[in-house]
Amino acid sequence: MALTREKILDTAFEVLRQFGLADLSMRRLATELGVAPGALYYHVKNKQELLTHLASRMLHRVLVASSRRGRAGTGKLAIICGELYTQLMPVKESAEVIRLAIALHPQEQGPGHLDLLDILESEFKPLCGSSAGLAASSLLHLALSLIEEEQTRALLTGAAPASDPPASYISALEHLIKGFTVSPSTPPGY
Amino acid sequence: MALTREKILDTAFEVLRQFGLADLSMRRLATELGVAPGALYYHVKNKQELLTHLASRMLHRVLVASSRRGRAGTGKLAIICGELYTQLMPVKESAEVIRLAIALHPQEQGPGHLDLLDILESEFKPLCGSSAGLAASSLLHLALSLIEEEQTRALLTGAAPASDPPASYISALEHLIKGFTVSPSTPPGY
DNA sequence: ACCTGAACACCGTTCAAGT
DNA sequence: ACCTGAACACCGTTCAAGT
Repeated sequence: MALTREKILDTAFEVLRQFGLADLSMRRLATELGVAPGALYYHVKNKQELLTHLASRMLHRVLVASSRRGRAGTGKLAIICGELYTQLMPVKESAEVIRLAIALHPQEQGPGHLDLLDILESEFKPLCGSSAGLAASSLLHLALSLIEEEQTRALLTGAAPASDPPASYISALEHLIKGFTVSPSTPPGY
Repeated sequence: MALTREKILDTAFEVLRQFGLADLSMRRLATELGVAPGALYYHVKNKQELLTHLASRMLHRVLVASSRRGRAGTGKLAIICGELYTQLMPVKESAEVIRLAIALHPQEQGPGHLDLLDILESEFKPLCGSSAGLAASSLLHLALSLIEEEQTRALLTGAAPASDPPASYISALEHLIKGFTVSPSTPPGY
C-alpha cells in the first residue's frame, strides 16, 4: 500500500492518457492515490520533475517497442518514427509533455530522450557524418511537433486519432532525412 | 485612459518579453493595467484568445520585418527564417506561445500564422510543387522548436541570447529545405 | 521514514451591482 | 458600455506535527 514513486508515475500516466495535461495536477493525482497533496513531495521534488520522469518513461517505451520491431540498420529511423507516433498518439498531449521535458533540461537525465537522441544520431552517422547530431534533434523536434499538431486536432474534433501515422507525417520526416543525407560522390549512373 | 484590447495586448507583450509566460497571468495583467481582473473579460473572451492574439501580433511583426529586408524570390525563405529568430528570440518563451496558438486553432484566424504559412508555401511552390504546404508547415515547426530550445537554454543559463541565429539553426533549416526541394530532371552536368 | 492538516500565495472565470 | 467587488473552484508548495 505504501506510496512509491513508481505508483505515482503509473497514475500520472493514466490520468494523462485519459484526461490530458490540464487534469494532471498534483492535487488531482493525490486524491486519485487516496493521499494528501503534500505526500507526493516526499517522493518527487516538484511537478516539473514528475513530468520529466513521465516523459523519460514514455520515450523509453518507444525505444523498447522499436527495438522489438527490427534489427536492420537501414530502416531503423523509419521504425523509430513510426513507433513515436503509434506509442505517443493515444496518450493525450504526450508530445507536449515530452517537448516540455526536453526543453527544461537539455543535457542531463538517464533513460529517456538522450538515449533516443543517441540512437538517432548513430543511425544518422553513416548518412551524414558530422551533421548527425543536428539531424537527430531536428528529426525528433519535427516528429514531436507533427504529433502534437495531430493530437490537438484529435482533441478538438473529439475523434479518436488514427492509430497509423498519416502519410503527411511519414512524408515530412522522409524529406527531412533526405535533406540531411549527403549524396554519394559517385552518381548512381556509375 | 479607457481600457482597450490593444492596450491589453501591449502590456501582455511587455510582460512576456520581460518576465516570461509564467508571469503572464490575467491577474498580473490586470494589476499592471490598474484595473480589476474581471475588467479584462470585457475586452477578451479568455486567456487563450489573448495568447492567440498575441501570437498573431508577433508573427505579423516577423512578416513585416521580412518584407522590409528583401524582395527577391530565391532568398525569401532564408530571410523569413532569420527574422523569425531575431524577432522572437528576445521575447521570452515567445516560440512556445506561438506554438500553443498554432496548435489550439489550426485553421482559423486573420493575420498571423496563416499569412506566414501561405507565404512560405508560395515560396516552396517552385521548389517542390504539391508538397509545398507540407514543406511550409514543417519548416515553421522546426524553426519554432529550435528557437524554443534556444530560448529555454538562455533562460536556464541566464545569459542574454545571441541576437544572430546560430549556425546550427541555419544549417538545420537549410537541410530541411533541401530535403523538400525536388532535384531538376536534368542533372547539373548538362 | 512516511504521511496529514493546514496554511500561504497564487490562479482563471463569472456575475451581480454600480456608474 | 464599461468596470468593481466579491465570490467560486481551483492551483503548487511548504512544513509543523503526528505515527
